[in-house]
Amino acid sequence: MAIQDLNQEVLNLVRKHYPQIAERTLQEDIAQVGKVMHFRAGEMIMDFGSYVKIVPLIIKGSIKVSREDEGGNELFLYYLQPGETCSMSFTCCMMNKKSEIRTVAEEDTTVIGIPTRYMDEWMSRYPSWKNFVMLSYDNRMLELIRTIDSIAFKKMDERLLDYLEKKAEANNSRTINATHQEIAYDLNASREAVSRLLKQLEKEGEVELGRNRIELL
Amino acid sequence: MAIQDLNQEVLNLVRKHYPQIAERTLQEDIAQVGKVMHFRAGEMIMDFGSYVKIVPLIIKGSIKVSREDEGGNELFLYYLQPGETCSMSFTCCMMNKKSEIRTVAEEDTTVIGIPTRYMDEWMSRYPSWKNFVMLSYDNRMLELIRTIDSIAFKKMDERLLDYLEKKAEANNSRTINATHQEIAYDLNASREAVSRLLKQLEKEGEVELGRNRIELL
DNA sequence: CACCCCCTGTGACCTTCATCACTGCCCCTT
DNA sequence: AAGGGGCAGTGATGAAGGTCACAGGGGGTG
Repeated sequence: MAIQDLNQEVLNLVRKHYPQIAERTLQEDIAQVGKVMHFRAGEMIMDFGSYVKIVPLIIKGSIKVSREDEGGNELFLYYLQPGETCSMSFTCCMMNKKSEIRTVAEEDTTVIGIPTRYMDEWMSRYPSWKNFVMLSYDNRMLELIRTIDSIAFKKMDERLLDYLEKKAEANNSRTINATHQEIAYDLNASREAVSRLLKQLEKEGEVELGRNRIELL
Repeated sequence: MAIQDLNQEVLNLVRKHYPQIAERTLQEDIAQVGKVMHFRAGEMIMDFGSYVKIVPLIIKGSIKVSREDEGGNELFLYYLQPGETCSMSFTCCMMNKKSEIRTVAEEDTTVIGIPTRYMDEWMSRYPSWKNFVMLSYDNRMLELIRTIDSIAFKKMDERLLDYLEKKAEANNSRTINATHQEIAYDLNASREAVSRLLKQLEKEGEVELGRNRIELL
């Protein structure tokens, strides 16, 4: 595929999925330096502790963002969807810091990867890029606060239901394919607790359970 | 006090406490529109659900930032110290949204209040303002993630110690003046649990307890 | 001084959830 | 068809921490 074709592809994707990126010259800059990248469902995009080299503009699919502490405890934070980007990338790259989070493709996912060195310049030059970045930060902060609410104030049954709803939304399907153990990791809970709570939800008619499968009703 | 004197006061404060705000014209802009504001220890600066009208540059003292959910559950998030600002303000104001947090003066506190309408323009015009804002966001995100770590992965005794350390730092004193009930609110715990854990810490020689007073050893 | 309010200490009990141990079953492989 | 590995269900037990009840003490106020 020739360079011009690739540029045109990126240009079209940006125009279609990021209408808020308004300046034509910015769109063209993105088409110049952005690369279309594909990740398979389950593929790790960036691990905790690694250095950030690109900022992803998500085009298709969804990305799961998790936190892991030194002891190996894991906790799901939020999903990134098409039209969104990873705020953690911005200053991670601006300051050349290690990532504090882990990102994994939830479905087969397509992103436009932008080398981090352009971020700063575009912030000053393009108002719509500045707004985009600021809005991203704000949305992520809000999402983190919602996560805190959930952990601090809610009990496991409610957290589990919230989690299932979000996962269903991220996968565009009321059927969730996951083992109880995987869910337990994401909620930082025990597998047995998740099993029991799911059973309870099934009795209440909220879900239907199968092997590797949860149906939201 | 004449206008010129006030401007000069703000100018001096900015230069002294915010060396990273480098552009002389930006310093002067801040001096033009910024107002020195004082808050007494314990005074509420902004409540949950109110609209944000100013962005505060903290000069002296410290500000406690908390979250409260619909049910009235409360949770301490972090302290803002001199040289810092409230990231939540930026887009709250840019989008005219209600505040998601509550801020209370921890000590007697002085800030420079900047009307929110200047934020956006300065972001584009002054690189050091843009960097300042981005760094603030990044620091706050990190602080929120640390808070999540704490709630999700740690037990109450460790959270309590962390809390006491932060409170001591915010007050520049190893002696903390607070009731067990107040601490319990901040940790979203019960007063009895806090009392028992403090007693335990006293037995271990970590603290010394008095009425309305905790001495960190 | 006497009173009273607020703060602290402590026991008893309960809920939530982690942990351990084991069973059974689905489904894949050989 | 037989075996086996991964997944789900379930009981027993215990730790952390919430809730309730109440006792005691310090310090300010009338």
